[in-house]
Amino acid sequence: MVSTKAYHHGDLRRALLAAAAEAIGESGPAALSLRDLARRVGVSHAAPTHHFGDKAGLLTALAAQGFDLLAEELRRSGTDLLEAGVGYVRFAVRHRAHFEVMFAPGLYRRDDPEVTAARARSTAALQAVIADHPGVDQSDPQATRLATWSVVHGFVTLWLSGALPAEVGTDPEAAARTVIPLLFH
Amino acid sequence: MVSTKAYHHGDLRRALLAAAAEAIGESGPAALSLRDLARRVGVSHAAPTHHFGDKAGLLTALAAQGFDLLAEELRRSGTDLLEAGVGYVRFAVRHRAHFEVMFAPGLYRRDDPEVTAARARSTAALQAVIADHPGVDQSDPQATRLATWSVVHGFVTLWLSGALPAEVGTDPEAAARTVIPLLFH
DNA sequence: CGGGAAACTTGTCACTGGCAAGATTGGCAC
DNA sequence: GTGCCAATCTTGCCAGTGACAAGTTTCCCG
Repeated sequence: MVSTKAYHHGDLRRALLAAAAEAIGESGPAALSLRDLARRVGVSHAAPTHHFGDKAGLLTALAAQGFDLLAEELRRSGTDLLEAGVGYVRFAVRHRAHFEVMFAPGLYRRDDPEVTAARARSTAALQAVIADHPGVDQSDPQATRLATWSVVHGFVTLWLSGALPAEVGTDPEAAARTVIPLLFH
Repeated sequence: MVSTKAYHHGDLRRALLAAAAEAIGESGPAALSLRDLARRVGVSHAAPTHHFGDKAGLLTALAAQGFDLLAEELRRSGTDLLEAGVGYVRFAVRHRAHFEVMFAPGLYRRDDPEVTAARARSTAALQAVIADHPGVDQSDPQATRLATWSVVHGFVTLWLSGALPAEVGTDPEAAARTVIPLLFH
C-alpha cells in the first residue's frame, strides 16, 4: 500500500478498476457511478476522468482486463474440453462483474484496440482447446467451436440472469458438467 | 390513433412501452431515459410514473411483455426442435430490446408476479417442444432441456453482443441451423 | 535546482429520476 | 342531467450524475 494521504494516489487506475468490479458485483453495471467509485477510493469526483476519459472508457478497460482473465483461466484449465467449459463457467461466476460488462454491448467501446487484442487472446485460447480435443466432430471445426462456446456461454448467462428453475441446483459448475457432455458422444 | 391533443392520452402505457423498445433498440438499455420516452410520446416528464411507478417498473413491464412474445413465437414454431431453436433466435434478433432486458438482472424486478407468470409461460412452451421431440436423449430430460436452451440462448447472446468472429456470417438464423443439430445425432 | 508535464482538485452546467402538489378529465351514482 | 370522486396528466422542485474547464499540487527529468 502506498502512502494513503499522498496527493498522487500512485495506483489509482488499478484501484478504480477494482472498485468498479466490486460496485458492479453489488448493484450491476447499470447502477455504476463514477462519483461513487471516486468516493470508495478516496479521491475527488473528477479524478477518474484523467485515467479513463469517461465512463465508457473505464468499462472498456474493465472489459479488456476481463478478456485477459478469461484467457488465463482457459489456459489454466488445460486441454480437456469439459474442463475448459467448466473453467469458462467458473470465470463467469467468480468474475461476474467483468463477465457482465464484456458481453454487454453499448456499455463500452467494442472496437477499442486493447479490448480487441484481449478478446482475440481469449478466443485463441478457446480455439486451442477445441482443436486439440479428440472425440469431437472435426468435420466442421467452426460449427463445433461455435456450438461449444454457445452451450457454455448460454448456460452461465442463464444462470447469472436467474432465469433457470430451482431444480438445476446451487452449484453452477456441477450443473455445467451434466450439460456440456451432451454435445459429444 | 386517439385525439392527439387530449389531456388523457388514452393509450399511454402501451405507447411508452413501444417507445422504450424503440429507444433501447437505438442506444441500449443503459442509456434509457424516462424523460426521453415522455418527450417521444409527447407527454410531461412525470407521466410515466403514474403507469409504472419508476424506471424499474417500466422495464419490468417490458420484460413481461417480452416473455409473452417469446412464448408466442415458440408456439408458432411448432413441435420441431430445430425450428423452435431458430424461432428463439428469431425472437431475440427481432425483439432485441425486449430480449436484452429480459435477461439483464438488476434492470427490473425479477420477482414481479406478472414477470414470473409470463416467464413460466415461455419456459412451459420451450419444455413442451423438447418433450415431444423424437430422437432426443430422453434419459435425462432436464439436462437435455437445459442444454438445448443453453446452446440457443448462448449463440444468440454472443451474436447480439458482437463477440462472434466475422466468419460466422451475417444471417443469425442460418448460422443457428448449423449449430443446433450438433446436439442431436 | 528549475521547469514542464502528469496527477489530482474545485467549480460549474445540463440532464436525470423521483417526489409533491395542483390541474384536468372521464365516468359512475343518484 | 348533475355532482362528485378517482384516475390521469402537469408543473415545480431536489439531490445525484457525467462531462468539461480551470486551477493546484507533485513528480521527474534535464
